[in-house]
Amino acid sequence: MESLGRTKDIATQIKNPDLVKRRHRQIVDAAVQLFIKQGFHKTTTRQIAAAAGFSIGSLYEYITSKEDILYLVCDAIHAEVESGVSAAMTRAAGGRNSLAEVIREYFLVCHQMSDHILLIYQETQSLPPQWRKKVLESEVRITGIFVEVLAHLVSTGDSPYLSERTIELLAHNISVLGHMWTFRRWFLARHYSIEDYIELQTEFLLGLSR
Amino acid sequence: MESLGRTKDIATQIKNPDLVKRRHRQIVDAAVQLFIKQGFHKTTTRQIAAAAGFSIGSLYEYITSKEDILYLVCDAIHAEVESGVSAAMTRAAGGRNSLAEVIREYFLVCHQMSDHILLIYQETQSLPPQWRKKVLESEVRITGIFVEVLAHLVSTGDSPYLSERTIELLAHNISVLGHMWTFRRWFLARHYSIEDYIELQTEFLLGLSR
DNA sequence: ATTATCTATAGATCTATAGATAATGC
DNA sequence: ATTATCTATAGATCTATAGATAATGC
Repeated sequence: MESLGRTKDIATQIKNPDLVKRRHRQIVDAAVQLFIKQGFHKTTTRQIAAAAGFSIGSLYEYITSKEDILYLVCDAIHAEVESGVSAAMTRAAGGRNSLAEVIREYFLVCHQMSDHILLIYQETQSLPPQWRKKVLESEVRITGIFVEVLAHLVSTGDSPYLSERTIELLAHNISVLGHMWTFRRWFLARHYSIEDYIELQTEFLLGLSR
Repeated sequence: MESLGRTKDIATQIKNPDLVKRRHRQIVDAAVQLFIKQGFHKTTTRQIAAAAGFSIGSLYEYITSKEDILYLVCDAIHAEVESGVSAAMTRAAGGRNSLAEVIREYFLVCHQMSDHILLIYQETQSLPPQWRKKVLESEVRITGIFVEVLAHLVSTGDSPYLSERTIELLAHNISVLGHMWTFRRWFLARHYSIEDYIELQTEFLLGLSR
């Protein structure tokens, strides 16, 4: 996973902003792996510092609490999902099959980032309120992309009329059925390949919109 | 929430099985509240003992590790969901609308047990492997109820033919869209009441099966 | 005698910081 | 001089158990 950490709002003692950005990226890259393997609470700040390649003292120059690290990690994961889906959307924009294409790309992103998405489901509640809020907003922003695609289809007549609330809910369903592959994969992968899964769920999701 | 703890497999020093059952129930009832409020890791065994009404020493006569408590809690939650859905199924059995009825009852159970279901999503990975496996099996068992309902509809001709794998996936979708109400409620409840949600999702889920 | 419960604490961490040291730029 | 990094540790927990005490039944 490429780390697209949009370093922001995290208090630090260090003056050089580029250095902060670089170190934050190191912290995220180290912490993601450890959190996936051990969970947030069982991972120690020392382990993170060691994996990132500097001392515990230095670590605390770039963050003020362990929860800061969790926020950096969640934010980086959402940034990557969002950029993947946005790219897919501009590529697919317009075509009659754009919905199916966007779903496909999104599900593939979920497939590749299974562990990361699972981590967000598990640890979001460990964030302090103000950051939990930001992480949940990212979730809404990603869902918003699907709202746009659906609204466009309806406006061009490529899909029959759907009310705003139906579109909204459908967009949430797309989001969550992508996530479902990550948190039920231990079961689903016994019966379906990711390609099977995409095909069946697309059929299902397109039921209402055509 | 009534605690239907099916006390089992937890090693204990105490001889009297009824006492063990009663104490386990006390432990579960105390721990559920604390875990929901603070999360598993931030809750201490002392808090659980105090809330259950006995000492930390006694607590450890009835369990061998803190993870035992988490397992008892997850198991009790699944037992309650399962019994709710089973009841709904026998009640609705047969009728042409049985699927809609079962979905409705299930979604209402999810609505009532939002916090509990959320807890399972967050903490299942904190369980030792053998118990995580049991908790995941409960998830499959609950999904299996929906498989039965769907298979029955197809067999009586009340629904057009659906392949076994389509039925299986549909059943998972029902499970997860119920859960979605719990983990996106912070957003969804702004736009939809639980009744709106049930109505729209039922329409959506019945798309393929009629 | 046996079973259940309690108090007190061993032993093991873990986060976060203070203060010392090294590196960089004027 | 200023900025970045490191070592060492304060201070605060937390799980799990050992050993003492109370309650129950023969």
